[in-house]
Amino acid sequence: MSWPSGFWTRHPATVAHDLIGWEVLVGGVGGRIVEIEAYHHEDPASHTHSGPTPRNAAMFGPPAHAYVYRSYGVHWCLNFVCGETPGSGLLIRALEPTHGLDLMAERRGRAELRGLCSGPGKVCQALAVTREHNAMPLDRAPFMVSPGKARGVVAGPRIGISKAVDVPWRFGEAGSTFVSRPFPKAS
DNA sequence: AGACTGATATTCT
DNA sequence: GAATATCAGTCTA
Repeated sequence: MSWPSGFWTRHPATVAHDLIGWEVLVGGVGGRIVEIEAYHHEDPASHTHSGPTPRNAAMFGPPAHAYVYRSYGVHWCLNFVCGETPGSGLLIRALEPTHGLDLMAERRGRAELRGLCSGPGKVCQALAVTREHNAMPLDRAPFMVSPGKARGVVAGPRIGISKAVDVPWRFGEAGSTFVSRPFPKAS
């Protein structure tokens, strides 16, 4: 597998936009990216805004690696490290399930496709992503990240934050029914 | 459908 | 002690 040269070393919002429609597999299980959020080092809403900590250390490591953290003490959330400078990354918020549907349904405890990966915590539960995956490279097993195509890309404000709420760095595939929440209607 | 609540790691004040 | 890049359950209507 190979990525376009310099793909990950650009502004996180640009990378997030381009990743919509790509395929993400962990241990052969996963689907197409239909929703992503970008977090920049100098963005007040980012975990990295106040510098490195034990938790966010992976975000200051090399691009094209994973950053996995515990959310609300309960869920895992999967991020891709990217950017021109250290400390930026992308939160994988939703997938359209394509591979390992039975396994995902079993891990999630429910079978409806629409609810399998429609949220960052759900994605990690369905793909069995945990702390063990933190700081792992995305170009080697168990990860597989391969280019794909989106029908169209829409953007909107990010979800669940209280700072920089108007920065439109949430990206999704136009018309997808697998997103965690609908995007603001265009026009 | 919408509002509220519990779970509870990590960071910041 | 308070807030948080969340989710599922349960209640009210």
